[in-house]
Amino acid sequence: MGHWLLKTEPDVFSFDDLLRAPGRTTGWDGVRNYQARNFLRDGMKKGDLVLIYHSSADPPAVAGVAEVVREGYPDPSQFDPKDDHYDPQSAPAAPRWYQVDVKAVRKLARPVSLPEIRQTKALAKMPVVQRGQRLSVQPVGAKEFDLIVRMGEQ
DNA sequence: GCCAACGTTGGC
DNA sequence: GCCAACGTTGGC
Repeated sequence: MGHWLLKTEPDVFSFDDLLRAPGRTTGWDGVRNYQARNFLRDGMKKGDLVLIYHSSADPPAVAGVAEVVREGYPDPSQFDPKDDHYDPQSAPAAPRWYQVDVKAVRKLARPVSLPEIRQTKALAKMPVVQRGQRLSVQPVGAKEFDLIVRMGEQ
């Protein structure tokens, strides 16, 4: 089973928003980076577990756990001229951008903050703590995933 | 194909 | 608000 981290700005869409969404599920749309797109389209599998990470928050932190309930399919927002993520260069016959559906599993008892992750030796190699790392979809090691969840359940 | 300019991300 | 890091664009 795969493990991932998805970034979101909580002002735009938070883990609580995911909990309130119909079926506690949402399409993870709007990702416009090719490396992240490849993970969404090719890497993420049904049943994979996901850390939902709040970026541009104070402090930035992992807020909860979700799971992939639908594998990669074309992101509809790329075809909607009224959407902020509209991409006029993407043709429906050859979609450029993909999304998955994720469902909330549970909110952590407490958020696990970026400074805390940074201070934890076993987590220091995670992409999210690397300087200048902007990728909004990142693979996570199983041990790292479990440790963060354990920290968040204390 | 190179690379300067520009835009975006995201921590601080 | 600043700015480092990085990706994309476009002139040549």
